[in-house]
Amino acid sequence: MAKQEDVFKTIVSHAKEYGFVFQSSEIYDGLSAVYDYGQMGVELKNNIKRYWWEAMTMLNDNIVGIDSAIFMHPTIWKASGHVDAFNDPLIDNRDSKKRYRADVLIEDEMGKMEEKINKEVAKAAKRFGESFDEAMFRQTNPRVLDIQAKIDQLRDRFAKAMSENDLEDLKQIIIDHEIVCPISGTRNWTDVRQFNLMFKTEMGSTADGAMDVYLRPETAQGIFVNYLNVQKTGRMRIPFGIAQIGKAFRNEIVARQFIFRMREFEQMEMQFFVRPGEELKYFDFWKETRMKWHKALGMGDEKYRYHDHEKLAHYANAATDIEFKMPFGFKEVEGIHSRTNFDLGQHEKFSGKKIQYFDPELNESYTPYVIETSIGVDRMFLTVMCSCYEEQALENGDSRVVLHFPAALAPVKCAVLPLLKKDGLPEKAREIQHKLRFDFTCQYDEKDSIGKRYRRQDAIGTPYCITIDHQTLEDNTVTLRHRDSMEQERVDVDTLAQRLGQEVSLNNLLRKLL
RNA sequence: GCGAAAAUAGCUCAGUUGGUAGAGCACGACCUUGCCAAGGUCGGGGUCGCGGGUUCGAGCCCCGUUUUUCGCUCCA
Repeated sequence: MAKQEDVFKTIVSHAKEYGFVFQSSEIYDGLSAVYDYGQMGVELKNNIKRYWWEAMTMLNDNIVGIDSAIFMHPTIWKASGHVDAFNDPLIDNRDSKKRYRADVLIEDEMGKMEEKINKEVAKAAKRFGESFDEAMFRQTNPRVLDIQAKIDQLRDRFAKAMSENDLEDLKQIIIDHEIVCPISGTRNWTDVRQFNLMFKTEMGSTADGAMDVYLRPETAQGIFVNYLNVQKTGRMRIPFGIAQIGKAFRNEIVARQFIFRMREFEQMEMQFFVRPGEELKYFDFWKETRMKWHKALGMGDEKYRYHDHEKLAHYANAATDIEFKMPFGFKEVEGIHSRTNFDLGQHEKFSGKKIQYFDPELNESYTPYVIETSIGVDRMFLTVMCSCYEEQALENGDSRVVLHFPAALAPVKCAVLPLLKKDGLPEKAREIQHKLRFDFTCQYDEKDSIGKRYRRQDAIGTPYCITIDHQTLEDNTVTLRHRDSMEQERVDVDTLAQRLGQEVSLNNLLRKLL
């Protein structure tokens, strides 16, 4: 395991060294859990997105794409449950290092105080032969009355602090009532903090009373609120899907493991709308279809597995993850959820608009059920980096670092290299490069020895190197060097573009999906 | 968020009891070579993460802070 973590570190520094991923704001000491994609990274990421987008929208008659805004009406997040679900005041005990919900601690304390009263009252009831309620009603024991007064006071203060979101007073309550950690038994508390997973900002001039808006924590809601628009204008018939790629933002308490968990990240989501009762059939269909998409990349079938959820979210009636074997263990890359009609139903309720589909075959209207496939672009990027990275020992005792990207995903498809920096070879190489650049991302390099240049291309995963030598000037052929095998072959310049086109085309991947 | 460790050139690191900031690789120019990280000459590049403090003097000692890593914790 320690060894695998070293591998991960090596991959992270390789990613930086060759312009795949940089830390955000690095010259200002960086910004925690935010990363930028560099000149190589953006190409790889775009290719991953294109593979997904075309697999969804081009290979399926009944899936169309949209691109919704990051800002949305704040009520959407009330409807989706995001506002309420993540508003808990949290407090840590420094000794036990356990985290608690501050409101729960205080409620427990009130419960304990009530128990004390109940004990006293029960004792009195027994002594006077009364029922518990009678004893409670007639209670004059000053000790009991004192506790009761304290409870009432605490309840008021607690309710006020909660409604006013007064985190300082919540902590003060815990201090005043000498509430201890159930584990360590100490009162060594941190401040109370509120963790709302959503980033909040203001829209409009503050003078006019600005509206609180959130950066979306998922792209899904942008699809749900556009369901009617797309269904009507696209004359979509159920079952059909809407796909979207876009940024989402979550204010994670702990964000780590490089680009695996970031505060700003990108999702590729497809919501598939189906007839009620048919959702599990389509859940199984998409579970299988999505796994096929991953495996078509040829990075090793054994690196993938399903993880079925046993505990389901409030909106789901089936859920599974596709996990990928990262150097730090199997991790979720994609989630497939049967979301029922929860989201559309909530938006009907909160917007007051009818979000229904008239099914001509059934001759009835219903709120469609939804199967969601949701994949993290950045996590997908990481799986590709991790599974393609190899430090390879060569026969001659040397070693090289190769990124074995599927050719269609490679940031640079080919490098054009004059064997010598003289005798007209650079000019001929430029000529060839200018022809290829219309169809392929293409690098030109004449610096250093040819071997060194091959290694440089290996390190960024370029599948093909084209070397121009003296023979090229005579018979118009070049050396085509293959990244993985390091083998070379002689190819006519006129057939080069066609040949490369076959090898690096995204269609090679897409065809495997049908 | 808690705890621990780390931060010196693009990268990997050295830097003595506190006394003028270094190496290898990489990078740039030129020469030489010519199909898998060759050689030579010259050159550019560092307010030692940042802010305080102690000291005649701090890369080194002390405090704070930021970032990263690891372990907890958290993760519709």
